[in-house]
Amino acid sequence: MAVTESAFDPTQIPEKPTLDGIEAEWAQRWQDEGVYAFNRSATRDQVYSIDTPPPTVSGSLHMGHVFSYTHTDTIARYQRMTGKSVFYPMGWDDNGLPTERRVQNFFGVRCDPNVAYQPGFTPPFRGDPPKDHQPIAISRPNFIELCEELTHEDEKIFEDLFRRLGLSVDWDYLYTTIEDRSRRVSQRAFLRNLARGEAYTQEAPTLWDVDFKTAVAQAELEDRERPGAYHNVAFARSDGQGDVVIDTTRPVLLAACVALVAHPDDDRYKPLFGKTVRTPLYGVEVPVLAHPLAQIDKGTGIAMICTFGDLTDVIWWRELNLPTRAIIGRDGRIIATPPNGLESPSGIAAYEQIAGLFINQAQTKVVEMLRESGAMIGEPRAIMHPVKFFEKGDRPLEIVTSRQWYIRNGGRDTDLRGALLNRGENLVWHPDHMRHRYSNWVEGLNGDWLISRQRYFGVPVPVWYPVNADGDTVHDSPIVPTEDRLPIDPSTDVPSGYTADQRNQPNGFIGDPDVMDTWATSSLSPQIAGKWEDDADLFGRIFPMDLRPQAHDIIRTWLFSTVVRANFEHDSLPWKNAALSGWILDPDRKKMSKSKGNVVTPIDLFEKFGSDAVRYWAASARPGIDTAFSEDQMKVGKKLATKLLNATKFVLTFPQPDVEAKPTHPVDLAMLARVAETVREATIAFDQYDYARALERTEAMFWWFCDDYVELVKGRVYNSQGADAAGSAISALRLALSALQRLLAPFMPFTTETVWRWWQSGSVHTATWPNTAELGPIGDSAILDPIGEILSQVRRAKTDAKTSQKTAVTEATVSASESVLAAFELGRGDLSDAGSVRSWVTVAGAGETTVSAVLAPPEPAS
RNA sequence: GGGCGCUUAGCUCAGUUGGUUAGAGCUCCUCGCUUACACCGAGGAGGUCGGGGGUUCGAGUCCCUCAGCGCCCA
Repeated sequence: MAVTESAFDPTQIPEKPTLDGIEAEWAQRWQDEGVYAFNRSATRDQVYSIDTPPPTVSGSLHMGHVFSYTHTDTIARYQRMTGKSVFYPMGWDDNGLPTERRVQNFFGVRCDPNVAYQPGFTPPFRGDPPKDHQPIAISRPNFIELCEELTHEDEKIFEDLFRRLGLSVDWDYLYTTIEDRSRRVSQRAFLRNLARGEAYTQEAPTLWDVDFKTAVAQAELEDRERPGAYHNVAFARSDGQGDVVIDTTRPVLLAACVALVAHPDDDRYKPLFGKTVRTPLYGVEVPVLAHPLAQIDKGTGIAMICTFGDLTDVIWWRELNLPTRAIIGRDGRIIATPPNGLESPSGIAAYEQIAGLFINQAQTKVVEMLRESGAMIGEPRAIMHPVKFFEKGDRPLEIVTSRQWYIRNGGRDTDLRGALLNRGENLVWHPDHMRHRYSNWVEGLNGDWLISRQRYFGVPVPVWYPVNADGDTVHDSPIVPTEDRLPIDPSTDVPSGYTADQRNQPNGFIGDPDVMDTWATSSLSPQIAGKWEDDADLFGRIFPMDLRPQAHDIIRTWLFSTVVRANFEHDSLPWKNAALSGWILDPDRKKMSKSKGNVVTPIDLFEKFGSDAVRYWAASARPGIDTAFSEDQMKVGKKLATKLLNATKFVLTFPQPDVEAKPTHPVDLAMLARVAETVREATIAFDQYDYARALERTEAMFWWFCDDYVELVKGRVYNSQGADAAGSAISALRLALSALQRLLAPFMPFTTETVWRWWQSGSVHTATWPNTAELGPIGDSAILDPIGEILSQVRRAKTDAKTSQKTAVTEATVSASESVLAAFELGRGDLSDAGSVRSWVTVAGAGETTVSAVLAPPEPAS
């Protein structure tokens, strides 16, 4: 029995109880008492483990965090009260571009893996370097050290906010995504993928951001509508039989053209297949080919294939075995030297006109040259069309050929895709329809997961390559470290069997210069949080985890990539359940945005309404549903908290008459039946992850308890009907209150803890979740509605007479059915007290229940 | 173009295998300082459940269709 009443001292209850300032007090006591400490002696079946999303520390916490983390916390608290040892860690995401930029701007440094590590390095600035300051290049290990220094302050602020919100996190299991342990996990998992053939390196056309100068994965793309223009361009047939006119939005790529393509069934172009044409301006001879991806009804029905204008070009290039004529460099400029095949003097002269220009400048130049040459047919026709962007980028992506690392994800392998789809099927989704987002994404993959990034800050790809006697890098046989060396940085660490002076030398080695995509590390959050391999005992107790809570916009990235890694490494799902939270919307239903300037910070709301009230607002939202920000809901939450305070104070005014006292009165037993029903409903709802329903049922019960039941029996507890009748009511009140406080504990941890400790020992948050058995024998709740209806009608009579509710009724006549009258008799004494009714007359009949009341004259003012 | 979700009172939302006069809170109106609570209580007003069609004894709930809003993916 985890619920034990402490020796109750009524003087412990303040005369005017308040909720002001309770957050800081309880947060400290919970920490001191270890209320949320994970009990790692618990076996897997006794553990409930949560794969918490690590917030990005370079931003700030906003209402969206408060919203979704509250949802998870209610589940964690429920599970803890059912007796589970809850593994609820927190992580900070400090690996990635946003942190990299902040470190640069704060310290006036930049990360350069070619620089040697400098122990005890002091940055030139700590905040606000002057505008003309040139960033100092420092090694990656030094950069990571500065990152940890900078994020430390923010992490403290985040932690304080989450504590103030009342998250029942065990802070002893805190992790960050750039710390040694995370880098070790990330690199170890990668090396195992490599050893099993799940990771591979390949030189291939890759989507490339020219500003960030890095490759970008499919999951990070987005389409944006951009203005463009179709240009009709004439290609001269090599056989002199006239021109072929193509349609293109990117005449700038004419120099990269390797073929023309039309649909195999297109009668207009069938005679041309196998023949050649010459590119305008450059005079390069290219074949006319057939491929089913060419669209008959688009433009002139024949297109030029360039290396590379878009992803369709890549498919054509691959499937038609075409040569490569790259003209776009990684810096977004036209490459200085003409591509292979462009050899005629006039062609070279034309190319020199655009060499070195940015793409849009070159496009203008090419159009101008086409006009002059007469190859432009008519004027460009403006259109809007979707263009691929890096989701964080400002310029359209280009496609360049480069060597990259990939992890297989089913994008090129039907069997693996089927296995991953099957994983999604076996995951329990909350709400269920979110599973479609997953299957849509997996079914639409068109390539493996590109994990290498040409950035400097991040978790390095942990391999080196041999350099042969000619000084060439041998990419086919990477040198890998043993796992006990991890984490390593190939830019500073030396592979075993080599010496440092062999770096970048013939017959020596070279470090892989790239880092891994942040998702390649984040996808291992269960392994990082659970200390995979570093603490196998712990990991065995928490994995696979029970719950992944996250936002629905990162199903394709975080959720999917985590499934991929667990599938390879553990041949299992990483968790049993995934709970997808919705967005916070402005009251006008638009997605909340900082730019609108109306964003309130969480801390202001905590101070204005109290944390429990803010949590109440969050927990009122159905799982996965976008929800309007509403201070009104917080006011309601605050009202509920205040009510709980006062109702508890009232009930505890009446000490338990004696230990053996049990509810016996039919009205009391009926009330307990309703509480039992609420316990059942709330438990079922929580087991289905529907915290909002659990709250709604509990809240409705609690208000009925206060407004109706307490008012009904108030006279009896003041001894109007004798000691036994009072004892029944008092013990029933206390049984119900105990259950209600615990039912509300997941939602209002601060208020419930306050009132619980007035009369119980220990924390409400480690108390047993209420069950129906503890309520003892229960009665027939059906008698409550008729009794309530009669009381309501008595009250209405007083309201209609515009008189006080304490006005006495000299005689009340109840006309009702036999069954209603039977209920009335059971509640007669309480109704007399609650309605100040001096005498009753009953009339049995068939129709509706009606009560007519004769009111006593108002008391003369004294 | 494909997929998913949403549309119920002025506002925010419940409504769980179709079942009696569709519920709650907020807002609004009236009344009441009744010894747990004025950070309160009592009572009341307010909806042809987005439109149309169908199945059924019976539809907010199931089916079809149209419209609007939102998100995801091409």
